[in-house]
Amino acid sequence: MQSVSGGDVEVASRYTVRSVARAIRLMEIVADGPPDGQSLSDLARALGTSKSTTLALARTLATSGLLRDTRPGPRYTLGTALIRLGDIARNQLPIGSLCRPLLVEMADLTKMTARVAICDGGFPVFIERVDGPGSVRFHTPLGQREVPYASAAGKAILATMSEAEIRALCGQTGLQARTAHTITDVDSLLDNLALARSHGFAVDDEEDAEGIFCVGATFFGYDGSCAGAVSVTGIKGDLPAWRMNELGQTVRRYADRVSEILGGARYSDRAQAIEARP
Amino acid sequence: MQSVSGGDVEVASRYTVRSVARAIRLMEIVADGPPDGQSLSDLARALGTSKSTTLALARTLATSGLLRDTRPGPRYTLGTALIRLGDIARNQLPIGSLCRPLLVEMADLTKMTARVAICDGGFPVFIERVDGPGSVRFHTPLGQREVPYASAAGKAILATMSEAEIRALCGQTGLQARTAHTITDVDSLLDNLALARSHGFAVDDEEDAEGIFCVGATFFGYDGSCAGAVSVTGIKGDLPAWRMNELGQTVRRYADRVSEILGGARYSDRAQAIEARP
DNA sequence: TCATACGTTCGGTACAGCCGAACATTCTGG
DNA sequence: CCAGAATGTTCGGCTGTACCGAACGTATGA
Repeated sequence: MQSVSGGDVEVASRYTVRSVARAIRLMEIVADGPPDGQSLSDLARALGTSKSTTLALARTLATSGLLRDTRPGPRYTLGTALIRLGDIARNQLPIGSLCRPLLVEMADLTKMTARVAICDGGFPVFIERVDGPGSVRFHTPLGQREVPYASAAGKAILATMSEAEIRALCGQTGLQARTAHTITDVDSLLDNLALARSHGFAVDDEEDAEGIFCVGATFFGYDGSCAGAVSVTGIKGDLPAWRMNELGQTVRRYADRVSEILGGARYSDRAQAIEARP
Repeated sequence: MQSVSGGDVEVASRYTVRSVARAIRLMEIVADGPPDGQSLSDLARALGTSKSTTLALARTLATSGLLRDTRPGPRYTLGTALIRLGDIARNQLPIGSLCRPLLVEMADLTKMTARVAICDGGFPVFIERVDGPGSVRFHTPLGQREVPYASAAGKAILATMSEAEIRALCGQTGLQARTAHTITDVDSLLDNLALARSHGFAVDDEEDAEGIFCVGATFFGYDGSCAGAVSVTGIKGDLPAWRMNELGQTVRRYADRVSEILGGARYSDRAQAIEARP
């Protein structure tokens, strides 16, 4: 039962259901595959099961609309039921529904793509995106754990953590270079984060993708913990450097408004505690 | 194997996988439940399975991020993996990714909420939504089959069909009154659709929700069939009546641009064929 | 304090899921 | 136009797993 990717695939603990796990893997395979779909045989190969089994799984998913049988044509793509579930999932995350109006405002004001991420164990997971006018040139997937060290939202979140926590997290993930500008050295990253702390916002200066920059700022939940971050994304050349600070303040202000809605403290009130970190 | 809701639940054809079908139902139950989640016992009751079985299913879904275990608290909500899958699903629908820039433009220009629906057997399924500035006051779910007769997108789609087809579809669904303005009589609906045909766009005048109006127009695929519709949604009082026609033309124009992108004919070129319907 | 709810673990068994083989069906290239 | 390969589909039968119920541990409220 080996897999191409050599992962931990098929970890059949007693307390999980194998066929369901397989069905989920099937959806992931379809999701990661080409946008125009894959044939049943392809799926069977990728999943490592017989065609008949794969067919049964795919059929079951398709009758609920989770998969879409685009016949004729390559075959299976993700179905519209997932659009529904994803939409509801975003509304079930309290932050998602609360933030949308603010994101719209922010995207409109800055003419950039505005996003919110929640903090998932130190990793940013973007859960909502609002494109600004003319700014739909990015590939900004939702719902994925992103790397913390190479995005504005991620670095804003990191900046609220202690040095020890930051080192631990970076130890886990490593600091992969994604562009020539990515910070790949922990000490440089810590310096960068100190700067972010003092400014109240973090900047990703082409560190995740060439030619793209982001500005992000954190917000806090009612319990005082870092709940997530808002950020805007744009093309480097579109913004003169001297406006960067102004943009940062804007993003900072929106993050504070999110904090207020969540019942958390504004950044400036938390600044002392955060600055005082070792 | 009876179920509380007495539906067609558990239609165990030989060629589908029972546990997977149950897991999907479980997600639907969580989706339709309260936004702050449900307990395991609740889910077991709703699903009609034992707690241990339900736990195994929920665990399997949770380890993949499809469900989220919000402990402490009521318990299960939909997970962020569904946000990811939903996002990818929208991109795998060719129309979704193609339309987003146009929707952003349309929302920005009209200051209203812009949406695209694909045509799924005569029913509109909204797959993308872009809120305009200040227009985030609506509850506009994505990914669901909506009723065709009480929405602008739905009526725009209906308007491309023959009288016989329309009557058949309305026979299936019936014409439920959703507000005092809903058209509940087939002949009135046909008159209304004739009007829409001649204008090139359809209007929902508080027929789906009190105080809300929509304007929608269809676009066509490369094969000449109706592929879906774009629409904008706003508050009735915000728009003076005399600007309705102008707004309709705007929406019509955007729909034509979608047609062009899809390689389909513009509405005006299809008008003859559509007008000539019995 | 007890009582009731909840979540979790575990054994045993019926049956559902799985595979492989065999059958249609469509595609490919000679 | 036909051979050959690849695809999607059906079916029989064995295996093993998904399921239930019972028992346990734990939180909540009277």
